[in-house]
Amino acid sequence: MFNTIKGTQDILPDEMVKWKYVESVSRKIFEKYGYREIQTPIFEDTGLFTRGVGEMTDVVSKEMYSFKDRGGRDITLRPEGTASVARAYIEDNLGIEGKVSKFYYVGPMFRYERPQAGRYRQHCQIGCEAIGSVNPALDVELINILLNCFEELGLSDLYPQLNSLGCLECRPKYRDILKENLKDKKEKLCEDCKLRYDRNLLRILDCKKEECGKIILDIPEIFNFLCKECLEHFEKTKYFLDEFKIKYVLNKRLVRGFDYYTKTVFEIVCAKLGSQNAIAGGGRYDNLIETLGGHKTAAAGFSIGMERTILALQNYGIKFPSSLKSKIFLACIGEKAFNFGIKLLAQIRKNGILAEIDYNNRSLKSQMRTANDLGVKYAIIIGENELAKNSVLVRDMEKNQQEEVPIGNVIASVSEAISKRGLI
RNA sequence: GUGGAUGUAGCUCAACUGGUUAGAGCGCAUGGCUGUGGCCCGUGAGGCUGGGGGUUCAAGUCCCCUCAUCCACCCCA
Repeated sequence: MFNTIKGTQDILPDEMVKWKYVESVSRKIFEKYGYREIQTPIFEDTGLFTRGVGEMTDVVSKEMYSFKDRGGRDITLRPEGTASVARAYIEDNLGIEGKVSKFYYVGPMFRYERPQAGRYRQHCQIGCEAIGSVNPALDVELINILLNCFEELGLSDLYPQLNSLGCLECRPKYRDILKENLKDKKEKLCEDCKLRYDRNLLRILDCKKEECGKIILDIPEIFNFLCKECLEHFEKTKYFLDEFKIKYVLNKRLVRGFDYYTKTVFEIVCAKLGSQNAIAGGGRYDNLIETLGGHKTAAAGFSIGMERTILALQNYGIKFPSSLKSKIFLACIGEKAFNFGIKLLAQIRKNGILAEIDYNNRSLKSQMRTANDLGVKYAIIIGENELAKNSVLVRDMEKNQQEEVPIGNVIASVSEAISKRGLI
């Protein structure tokens, strides 16, 4: 017996219906905003991520699925989508001077983490990237798309958390100040934060431990140290959000785990999800393209977690549209009848009607039970008697009535009945 | 990676302090007179009790290891 690898899962047909729903709603909205789909490979040169996402980040330093292929190349299963899109943007020359290029992607990401509800080693992300402008309106457009998606899916009371991380100019300065401030308090920090002090200083702001929370309270906020450009960008972002009447929450502790983020970062959390509660996140990355070898190009993007979104929808009790159901079931009695029925079935399907048949020569009673379970509107019953008379029985399952219909008229009468009831 | 909980039929769960062929509900299959669904009733299939080792006359039950899931941390979607 084989099983799925830890942290991976089969998406069974019932579950797949939900995926398709979330995917199609998102796609529709992304395209409305002018984003076009791009598909990049699932594995890339490891360097793309160490360079793009940042060597010191947790994701890169301890969560990547990396290996050497048979040609000795260093390969990594992508842990996130932005770096690949940026790579494609540069490699395929997708930028047009003075214009914003908009892309969206759907696909699996891989991270070697300890699995938990809402956290898997292979999970699906669906995200947007807008490359080619520093305009804060773009940051707000992305947030707006997210909210549109969730609203359309039925999650209307979600709001984004917002922060600014500054740029390569002002963030290092703030980091120095932070470091200076924490220097003599370092020993009082929790074990994790002691490590973060050297590795990933800003994350200390995000620590949930009480002991650290107290210390963080006295530390100057990043807002006071943003450079003129970043501050202006931040103010304008908030201005646009207000103009769009988008409710948001400032979260000065919001620090994202990838190094490429600059200025705006945002995240949408769902209160009904436990600790893995971020269903979408993103921000601006004005230096990534340049870092990866392109021209300096400002950009921003976000990503939605498919599994978490579906969990959220379920926890809110939101109904998913049901998949298409068969309208007709062919119940055949005996081999002769089946041989005829299978041909009739093909014709019915050719006429665009979903239909099913029993393949196992079961009793009529069993077949009728199946017809009932499938919830079909009509059952067509075919037996020796009917064949002898060149007719079949068409049974209306809801009305509990059946009538004999000449074989030649079956398709017409059935499709008429079905279209009359608006069932196609 | 750290800490904790759990693991019995397809699903949800039961089996007193270790003690016969491990049960129930739902679901599934089938039958209730010759060829008719839903309700009801009968019957049946389906478990090496996650896996491996140990203690014992005897292990679903106790011990160890392992795997998986869940929860929190960490991190993120």
